[in-house]
Amino acid sequence: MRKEASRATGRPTLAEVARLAGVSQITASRALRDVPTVDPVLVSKVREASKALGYVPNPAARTLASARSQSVVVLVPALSNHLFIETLEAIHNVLRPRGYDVLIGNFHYSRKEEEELIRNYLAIQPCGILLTGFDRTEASRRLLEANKVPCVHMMELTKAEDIFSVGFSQEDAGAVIARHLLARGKRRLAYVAAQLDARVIRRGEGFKRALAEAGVDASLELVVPDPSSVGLGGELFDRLLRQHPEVDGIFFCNDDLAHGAIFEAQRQGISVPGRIAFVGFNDLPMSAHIVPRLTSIRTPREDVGKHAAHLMLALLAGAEVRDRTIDLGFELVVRESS
Amino acid sequence: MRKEASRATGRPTLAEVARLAGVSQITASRALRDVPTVDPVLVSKVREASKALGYVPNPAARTLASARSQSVVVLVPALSNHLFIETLEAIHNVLRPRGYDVLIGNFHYSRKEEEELIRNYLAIQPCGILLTGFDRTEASRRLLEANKVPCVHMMELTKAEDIFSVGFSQEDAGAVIARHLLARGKRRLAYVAAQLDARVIRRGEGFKRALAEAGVDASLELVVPDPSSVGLGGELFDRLLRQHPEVDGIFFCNDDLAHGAIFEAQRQGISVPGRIAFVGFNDLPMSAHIVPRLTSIRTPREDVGKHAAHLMLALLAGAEVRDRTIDLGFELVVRESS
DNA sequence: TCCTCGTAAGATAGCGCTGTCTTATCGAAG
DNA sequence: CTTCGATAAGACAGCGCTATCTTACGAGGA
Repeated sequence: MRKEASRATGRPTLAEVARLAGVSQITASRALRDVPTVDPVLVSKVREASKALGYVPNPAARTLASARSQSVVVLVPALSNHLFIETLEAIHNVLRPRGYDVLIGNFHYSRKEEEELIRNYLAIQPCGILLTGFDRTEASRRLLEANKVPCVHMMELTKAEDIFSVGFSQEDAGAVIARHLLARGKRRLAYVAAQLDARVIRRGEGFKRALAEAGVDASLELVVPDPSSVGLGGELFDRLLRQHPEVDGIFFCNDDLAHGAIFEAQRQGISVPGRIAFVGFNDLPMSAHIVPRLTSIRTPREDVGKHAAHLMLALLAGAEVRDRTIDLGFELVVRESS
Repeated sequence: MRKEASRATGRPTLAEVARLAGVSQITASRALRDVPTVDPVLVSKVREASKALGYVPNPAARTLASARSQSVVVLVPALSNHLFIETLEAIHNVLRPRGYDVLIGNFHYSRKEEEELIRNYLAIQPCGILLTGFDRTEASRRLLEANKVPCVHMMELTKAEDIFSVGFSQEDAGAVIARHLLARGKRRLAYVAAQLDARVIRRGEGFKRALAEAGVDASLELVVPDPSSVGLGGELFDRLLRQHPEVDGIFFCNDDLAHGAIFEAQRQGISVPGRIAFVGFNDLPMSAHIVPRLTSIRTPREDVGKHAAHLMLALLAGAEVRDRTIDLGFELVVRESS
C-alpha cells in the first residue's frame, strides 16, 4: 500500500480524464485545447469525461510545460479614476470567460515604475501585455521586445508599423474643443492641466494648434505636474483668474479639474458659462449632473478595453491581423457649462 | 551534441545558481526561501550567485511543486468606486513588494458571481483570499473551507471565532450619523439607499436604531436595489421630497447619491442645510469641495487594505495571530451640508 | 570508547501538464 | 500489389521547482 498522491492537490488530473475517456493523456490534452487534429468523436468523449470528473486544468502545470502562462498583464497609469476602471472592466469581461487571468499593474504615471512592473510581471511569463500609450523608457521597450510578448497599446494611436494600438486621437479631441469654444464666441481661451502625461500634452497641443489656426492667441495655459484632483481644479482656476481676469473659456485636461473649477466659480459667484465657459475631458458620470452640467469629451474607454482585449485574443490565436490601428473616435458632449 | 534546453525559457534556473554557489539545488532553494536550517555562509553564497546570474524564480514551477501559488485573490463588489480602489492599492503596496501577485475579482454585488469567481480562482491555487464582508452563498463558504485557503474579511467586523476580519462597525457609523442630525435639531429624518448590500443595510439599521432610541420616527426610508449613481441620488431625493415634503434631514448610504441630491436641490432652489440637511458616507474626495461641502463618514479604506494585507502575510507565515478582529473605526467629518 | 540523537545537507521523486518525436493507419499513386 | 505521404494517436521526456526521505556529522551521555 503506497501513500499515493500525498503531495497532490486532490483534484482530478488530465491523466484521470484520459483514462475515463479511454484515450492517451496527450490526446486528452489536445482535445481540451481544441487542437484540430483530434477526431471529433474522441473530443466529445474527452469533454464528457472532463465534465464528469469536474476536471479543471492546472494553470501552473500548463505554464511550466509550455513556458507561457494564461495571464494577460494590463498596465495602467492610475486606478483612482473612472477611465481606466471602465477599460479594465471591459478587458476582464472579454478575457476571463476565455480562461485568461488578468493582472493589473498600476504605475502611477511613472515611467520608472512602469519599467519595474514590466520587469516583475515578465517573471510570470504572461501570454500578452496591454499597455497604456507609447511613452515609456527605452529599457521597458527592450524588455518587451526581448521577451517576445504580444503587446497592444491603448488610448492613443500611432502609424508606426508593428505596433498594435486601440484608441483615439488625443490631438483631434483637443482641437474639437478649441473650435467649440470659438464657435461659442469665446476668444480668450486657456488650457489648464495637471498630471502631465503624454496624452494630456497631446490634447493641449491639439487645442492650441486649432486656436492658432483660427488666429486666436494660444499662449494662455496653466499646466502643473501635480496629481490631478477636484481640489486642484479649484485652485488652478482661482490662480488663472487672478493672473488673467480676461479669460472667457477654459479647457481642463480632465473632468475632475473642471468639477473643482465649477465649485470654485460657484463660491466666487462667477457665472458659468456667462462670464466664462468650461470644457472638461472624459465625461465622467458626474459631469451630466453637476450644476451647470459640464461640456466634455466622451472617450470610448469601455470600447478601448473591449477592442484591445479582442485584438489580444487574435494575436494569441496567431491570427493574421490586418488593422494594427483601431480608431474608436470620441464625442463632444455639449452641455450647460459652455 | 544535444540540442539542450530547446523548450527552456532561456532564463537562469535554480540549478545554475546552485552550481555557481557550489551547493545542491535543494540547498539553494532553501537558502532563497529563508528556510532557517541553512548555514548563513551558504545562504550568502547562494544569494550572491543568484544575483550574479540575475536569477528570478519561476512562479509556475514553484506553484506546481508546492501546490500553492504566490497569488493572493481579492474579491470586491465593485471597482467603479473610490472605496475599493484605495483598498486595492493598499493591498498591492503591501503584497507586491513581498513577491505576491494580486488578482482582483469584481463580483458586481452579486453573490452568485462571487461564487463563480471563487470557483474559478481556486484553480490557480491562491495562497490566500481577501474577501469583502461576510455575506456570501453557502457554496462559496464551502468552497473556501474545502480548499483550506486562508481568508481575511474586509470592511465589516464579526465576533465569530475562526474568522479574520478588518474593518469597522457599519452599524455604529449609521448611529453616529443619526445622532449628529438630531443634534442639529433635525427631526424628520430619512434613510436613502441604493445598491443594497449587507453593509448598506447595516448602516441603515444603525441609523434607524439610534433614531428609535431617541424617540424619533425611524420609518422614513427610500431604498432601491438599483446600482448607485449620482443621477439616481437626484431622482431619489426628488421622489422622497414629493412623498414627504416635511423631511428635514437625509442620510444617503453613500456620497454619490448625496452628490446627486445636492445638485438636484440646487436646481430646485432648495436650501441645504437650511431646509434639509444631507449626510453622505465614505467621504469621497469630491465631498470636500462640492457646494455645499458634504458632511460624511470617512471610512478607513486604505487602512483596511493595509491591515488586511498584513494580516494575510502573518497567516501565510504561519504566525500565531492573536487579534482576529481589527477595528479601524471611522470618523464623522462635519461640513456645510448639515 | 561507543552509541544515541539532533541537525544540516543532499538525493530522489515527483507536481500536472505540453513539446517533440515516433508509430500506426489509411488512401492515393505508381 | 507495393510504396509513399499525409494524418491521427501515442510514447516519452522534461519544464523548474519543492516535499520528503536519507545520509553525514558532530555533540553529549553512558
